[in-house]
Order: sequence, then C-alpha cells, then structure tokens
Amino acid sequence: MEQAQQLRKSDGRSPAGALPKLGERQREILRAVIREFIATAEPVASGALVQRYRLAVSAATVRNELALLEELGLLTHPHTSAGRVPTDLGYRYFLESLMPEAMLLPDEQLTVSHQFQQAQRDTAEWLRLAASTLARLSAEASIVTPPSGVRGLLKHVEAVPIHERRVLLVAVLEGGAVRQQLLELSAPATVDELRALGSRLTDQQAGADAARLRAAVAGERGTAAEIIAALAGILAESDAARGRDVYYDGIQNILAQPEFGQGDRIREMVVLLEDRTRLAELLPPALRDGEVHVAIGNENRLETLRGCSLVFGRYGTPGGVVGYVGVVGPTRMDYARSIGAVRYVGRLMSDLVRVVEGN
Amino acid sequence: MEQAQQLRKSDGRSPAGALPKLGERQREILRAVIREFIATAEPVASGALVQRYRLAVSAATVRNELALLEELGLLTHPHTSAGRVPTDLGYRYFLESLMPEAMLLPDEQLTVSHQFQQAQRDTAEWLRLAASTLARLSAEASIVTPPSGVRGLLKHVEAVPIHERRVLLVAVLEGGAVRQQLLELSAPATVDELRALGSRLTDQQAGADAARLRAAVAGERGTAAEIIAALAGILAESDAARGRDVYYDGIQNILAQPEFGQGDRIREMVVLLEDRTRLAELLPPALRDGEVHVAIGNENRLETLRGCSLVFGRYGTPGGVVGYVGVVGPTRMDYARSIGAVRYVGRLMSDLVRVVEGN
DNA sequence: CTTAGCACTCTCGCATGGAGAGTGCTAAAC
DNA sequence: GTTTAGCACTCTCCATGCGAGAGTGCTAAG
Repeated sequence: MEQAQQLRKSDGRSPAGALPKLGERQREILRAVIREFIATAEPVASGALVQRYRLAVSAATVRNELALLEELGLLTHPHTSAGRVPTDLGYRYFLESLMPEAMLLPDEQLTVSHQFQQAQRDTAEWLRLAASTLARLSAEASIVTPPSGVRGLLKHVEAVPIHERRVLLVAVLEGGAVRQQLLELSAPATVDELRALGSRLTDQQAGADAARLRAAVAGERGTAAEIIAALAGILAESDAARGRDVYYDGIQNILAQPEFGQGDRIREMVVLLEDRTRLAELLPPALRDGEVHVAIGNENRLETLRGCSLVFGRYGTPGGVVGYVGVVGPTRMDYARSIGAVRYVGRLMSDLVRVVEGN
Repeated sequence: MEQAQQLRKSDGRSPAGALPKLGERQREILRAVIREFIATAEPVASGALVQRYRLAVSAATVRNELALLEELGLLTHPHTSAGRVPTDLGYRYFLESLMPEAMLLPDEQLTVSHQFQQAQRDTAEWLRLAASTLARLSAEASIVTPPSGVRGLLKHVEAVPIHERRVLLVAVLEGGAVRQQLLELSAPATVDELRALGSRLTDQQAGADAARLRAAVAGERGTAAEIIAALAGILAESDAARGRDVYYDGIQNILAQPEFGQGDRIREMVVLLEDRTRLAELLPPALRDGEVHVAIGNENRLETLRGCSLVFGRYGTPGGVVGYVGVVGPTRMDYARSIGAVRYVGRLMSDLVRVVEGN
C-alpha cells in the first residue's frame, strides 16, 4: 500500500508492528464504524451499521465482531448500552491500512494552485494564503510556519535614506524573505554614499550569516560598521524568530465541531493556537519532504490535545529552507481530506520556495 | 468633563442630549450597578449593592431608585425576581459621565512603550505586536489595520536578480511599508542593468502613485517598461489590500467571558474576526487622531455584535497615513481599561508611523 | 458460525417539587 | 415627603424520579 509508506509513524509509541491482524470482515466493519463516526460524531450502533453499509450479515454478528474489535483496543464504549467509538489505536489502524487514497480532487487542486500563482507578492502573504487555504480544504484549523534555513543568509542589501541620519535598511535573505529595520546613524550620510554602500555590501557579503557579519564589523568604520552591525542583528533576529512567527487560521472550523461544543476545551485550544511559542513544541521531529506525519490523540505530548489529531507536512528544499504546514482538529477528522490538503499545500509551498531560490 | 469631550458619540442614534438627567444618588447607584455587573456578569440585587458599596440607605430605597432607572431605560430585568442588568443606554450614560479616568498605569505604559521600541523591525511585526499588546492590556479581542495612505506612493525601488530572467522587485512605499514581487522578465538583464534601473526609477518616480506609473509605462521599453508596469500593479494592489489585511488577537480573552460560554455566539464572533473583508464594515466613520469611538451593543450595525461593544481609535498622521486599532468584547467590558489601552497603543502607532515618515 | 430473541443497562427528556433569591407593594416610621 | 421594615409573590435552579428508547450481551436455536 503506497499510502502507508508515505505516512510516518508517530514516536514509536504505536508502531505499525503492534497493530492487530484483522480478518476481512473485521476490517470492513471497522472501516464502517470509523466512517460513520467521522460523519456523525455519535457512537455507532450495530443495527445502523448493517442498515447503512449494506452488510451481508445480521446485527448480532456485527455485535460479536464489534466486541472483538473492542477487545483488541480499536474501539470503545462510552457506556454499556451505547454504540461504539473508535480509539486512538482504531484511527491509527484506519490510517495505516483502511483509508482511501488521500488526494484532493483535480478541480480543487486547480483552484488552489491558481490562487497561489496569483499571490506571488510576498512571503507573509503566501503564509497567510497557505493557512487560509489549508483551513478551507481540510475544514479544520491550520498552522503554517515561515520558511527558514538553519541560519538566515544575506542575499541583498539596500539602505534607503529617510530623514537626515535616519535610514531604512532593507535586507533580502536567501529564500526570498525581506527584512527591514530602521536605523539611526551617528553621522549623516548622503544618498549616494548609502547607495554605493548597499552595492558594496551586496557584493562582498552575499551569502553571509549573522556570525560572519558580526566578524566583518571589525574591519569597517563609521556608517559602514553601523550598518553591518545592524544587518548582523537582523539575521540573528530572523533566526530567533523562527518559532515565534506562526500563522494559523480556521478556528471557526473546529469551533463548529460538537466535541468542542461546550466547556473549556475550545478555549484551551485557542490559547494554544494564539501562543505562538508553544506551537513550536507541536512540530514533528525530522521529516522528509512530501512525507506527512499524523499524531492521533494521546500520541501528542500536550495535554490540551487529548482528543485532537495533528496532520503535519514539511515543505522546503532538501538541506535548505524548511517550514511546516499542518492542520489540527478532533481525532474524528476526515484524515483523507486533511492529509491530501496538507500534502498538496506543502508541495505548492515547496514550489514557491524553489522559485524564489532560483533553482 | 474632559473625558466626555474626547469620546465620540456613535452615529447619532444615542446622542448625549437624549441621556436622562439623574440625581446624585441615582448616579451613584447606577455606577455601582454597572461596576458590579462588569465584575461579576450576574444581575445585581439591591441588597448586594447596599452591602458592597456601603450605601447610606436601605435596600428598599435602592429598589425604588432601581425601578426609576429602569423606567428611564438605563437598566433591565432578565425576569421578575432577578437583579438589574445595564442596558446599552445605561452603558452609554456610564461612558459619558460616570466613568473614571481612562488611563493606563504608568508602569504599564512603560512596559508597552519599551516593547514597541524594541520591535522596530518591520510593519507587519508592529501590527502583530499592537494586536497582541492591545489584547493583553484590554483583556478583550483586538483588531488592528495596517497603516495606509489614501493611495500608496512609491519611495524607493530595487530590482534584485534571482535567476536568469527572474527578478525580485522590492518597492518601499511612503510610510515605510515594503512590498515585494517576483517578476519574470521577457528578456535577460544583467545585475548592473537592474541596479542602474532601480536607481533611475527611484529618482524619477519617487512619490508616484499607481496611476502615474501606469502612464509612465508608455514612455519606456523592454525591461524598464515591464518593471514599471509591475510597480504600478504593486501599488494598486497595495491600495486594494487595505481592508483585507487585518490583524486580530486575543480571541481567548472573550472566549473566557460567560456571555460567550455556550452556543454559537462565540462561533459567530470568530467567523467575523477571521473574515477579514467583513471586518472593514466595523470601522467607524471619519475620526480624528486621538479620538476614541465606542459603539455599544446595538449601536453596531452587525447582528453578530448584539451584546458586544467596539472601542476604536485611529492612528496615523494628519491627512497622511491612516490605520485603526480597536478592541471587541461583551458590552460588559471594562471601558476605562479598553479606552485607555486603545488610546495609548494608537498613540504609539502614530509615533512609529511618524518616525518612519521622517517628520 | 450465524442469528433470533430477550433481559438488562444506561441515557435522555420531562415533569414535579421544594429551596432560595429578589422584587414590588403596602403601611408604618422618621 | 421620604425612607424603611415586612411580607407576599414570582421566577430560577437543582435535585429527584420516572418512563421511553436505544443498544448491548447473552443464550439457545438454526
């Protein structure tokens, strides 16, 4: 199953090897239970299952199978006389070997890629667009982190005079990100001096990282030294900002889900999304491009994510720029849709990054 | 009352002239009711009022006054045997003539202004910072729009070669905003050509708006024409993006409020905040710098904002760049805090804009 | 191995019935 | 004339109980 190979197991806490072996009918029933529960959010009963999925056996037989699946840890019971609900392990099994092809429809792909092509303006806007697209496609909440190399590298420098000693420093980084900083020089500089300085620094320091720039300050004097020092600061800051600058969207989607209906669950979730520093903890460990990582329920470290799943993908270039796109929702999410959406948006983001990098 | 003069009335739907005249004791009681309700979110009873606010009269007398205030439309009754709750008009009266000084504490001001000084990197980051600061200070949800002149004006142009015919166009606008666009030229251009072209365009077209640039395309050929056309597009887009690019933060704050406790109210609210185009409708009409506009409950046009208040301020330079900062919360919000926060953050934003503009 | 039948369990919705809180009114006190 | 004590009245809230319905688990027959 090609599907299963592209999905990364989570943490080893639920390795695929531990998944129970099931007969064909059990697989069919498990799939039906999960589908039904994903659609309705209600515990599913043996009778309804037989009726709605045209099973060739009676409700009693289904009940026997359900009891077995429960014994294997794939389903549970809220209480004695309620229908069945999938467990985390049940979802895991579904993901590994029952799920239909995780792909967006062709016309969805077309619409989305069209939107991305129109919005080639600027990195911040890509990210917003990616977050909102992902939220819409998956019908869950989305998370997108900016692209960032291991370290920011300088590509181009420009010093724009603003007013007397005040200049706006514009630094274009490898990967296409643009950083600006306002700088107060200790001595006035002319427009031409600044322009020349920008050209010279672009030539000399292209490809430099924060450390190299800091070292270069010693060899310069006056305005040039001040500007290089500021550039070093910009790069260092840009490295540090990596985890802080997370985009999210689609809170409304998960708000509509019954599992968040009342109580503090939803508030906890929003607190988590709005706290950009904690979001970094969610990110999966090393992950290759194109892989999609799914963490179901308690496979997540955070207590807040009980009952929630994360679907994450990586985008970027091999060994170069890296960022993450993902969605968060109740464990009862449409994994096929989410995985398809994450994979496709991730691919588009990779394309964009590659275009900007120029290879 | 200096307070009242700085507050703008809303829409004329509840002009100050229509506010009833109250005796001193009635004012004292009304103030106590509103304070108590703001603090507890529960209907306030005559007895509790006497006890907690050390009134010199008995509960029975207070009840008589409450009945009177209700007749005047300042308070209501959820049901016969419940305490009193302020009406929109009640809040309006409170705002106009009962509210304490709307100012942040000195050390709050210090902390905030310090944070703003540290984050002089880039406009998008100011906006984020403003939104999160405002949310924290007011303990409500915050909304911030980017600064934008009536039309975007070009200040500086730079064309950075990326790969063969591909260039990254960086445009610095009046007001310090930076826009980037990736451009595919129809013919290759050398680094030096691009550099020279950037200098020339900066010299010739500084101060130009989208229309002037579009006109200038005719007088140019080849690479220059393509780049100018792209610049015109950038400026036009930047004008159009004005309402779309709204920042918000602090959803968690209003989520914690009991009035949003259950049901769809909170979801409607999040839908509104996440739909950046509809947010523009909320913005107050013409407003002078430093003024703060409060729209209480049904004074807002949107149905979603029943039971919610908006506190908005304007920032920018007179006749130049303009943006809005505001908070949204239940009508039962701490208006003094919110107004103080909005006013102070608005002032800081104005300062930042002024610094970038260089005057 | 499958299935019909049936007892058993648990939730959910609804009605019932105090208990409590708070008002509005009336009549007495200041 | 204003203030206040007293009291009846109203409405919510919560706990309790009950019946209906849904769904299971088990047993015994096919």
